Amino acid sequence: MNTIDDLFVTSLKTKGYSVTKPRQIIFDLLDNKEPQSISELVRKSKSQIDRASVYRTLEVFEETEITQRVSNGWKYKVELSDKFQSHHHHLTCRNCGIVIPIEDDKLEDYIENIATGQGFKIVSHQLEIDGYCAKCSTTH
Amino acid sequence: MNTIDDLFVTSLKTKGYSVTKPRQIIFDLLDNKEPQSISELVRKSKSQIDRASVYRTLEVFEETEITQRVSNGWKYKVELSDKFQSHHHHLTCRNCGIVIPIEDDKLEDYIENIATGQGFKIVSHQLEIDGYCAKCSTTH
DNA sequence: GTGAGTGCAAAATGTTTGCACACAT
DNA sequence: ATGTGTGCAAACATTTTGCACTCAC
Repeated sequence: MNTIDDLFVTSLKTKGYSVTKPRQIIFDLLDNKEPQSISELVRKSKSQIDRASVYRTLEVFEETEITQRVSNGWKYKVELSDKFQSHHHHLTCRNCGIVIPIEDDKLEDYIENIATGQGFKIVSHQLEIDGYCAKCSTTH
Repeated sequence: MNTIDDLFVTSLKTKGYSVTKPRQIIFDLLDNKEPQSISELVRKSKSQIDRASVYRTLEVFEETEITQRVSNGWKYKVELSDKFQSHHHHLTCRNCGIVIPIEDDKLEDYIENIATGQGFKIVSHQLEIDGYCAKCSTTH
């Protein structure tokens, strides 16, 4: 068992949840992938998992901080949390939908400083940017 | 007619939309208020406007950049766009719920630069921070 | 063995669409 | 006058819930 799976199992167990087949399947669908919508996950697991269980699984994943939600236009998507991949934000193209992850330590520090300057202690933050990617911006 | 209403009318007309009663009502519901969910707007206007028209109105408002969407926890809400109030982000306290607006030009520039560095053209961006405010952070 | 987790079916909620009528320009 | 915008009703999509059965521990 590698570190990632280990972390997955530990995250569930320390909060008293069991490791089940549906939970593993959903986790695998999310591992190393772009943020996905719930309906995408429902569709991909349709033959193996009931819709309701997908919703219930994601609820558990959020509580155990296995996943986090990401804004995407009017909807949101789900991805593995910062425990499983390094902290980042996204640029989303309004035209072709491509998602470009961005990682920038200086930005993180800057955000942190703004908050501490107000005596505010950050638990989490989310930055979502949308517009047009290099390819699509020529036509918009 | 004051400047705000003027801007509202102009925003619609320049894109070829008419100013109608339902659109004015929804606009008034949003003016000078905290971000609201669609269902709140539907409920508040129930006696005067059909659900479908609320959705259609918000679609038009978005296209004409009268409103913008704000993620609020895991849901979305609608507020008047930066044309009607100065661009800002929020620090939200998980304990007492206080919302501290933040405005920081250097931050905005920094975000802009990250995007342009990737050839990305920003249409909008959203930064939501949550944690504990100065008062509440002593107890957490 | 036992309680947590699941599938299934149905309900509740949220969003979109077609169409005939009403209203803004 | 005319074409956009609206209400209404129905379709469609998404999310939640109750219940009996199953599986992880």
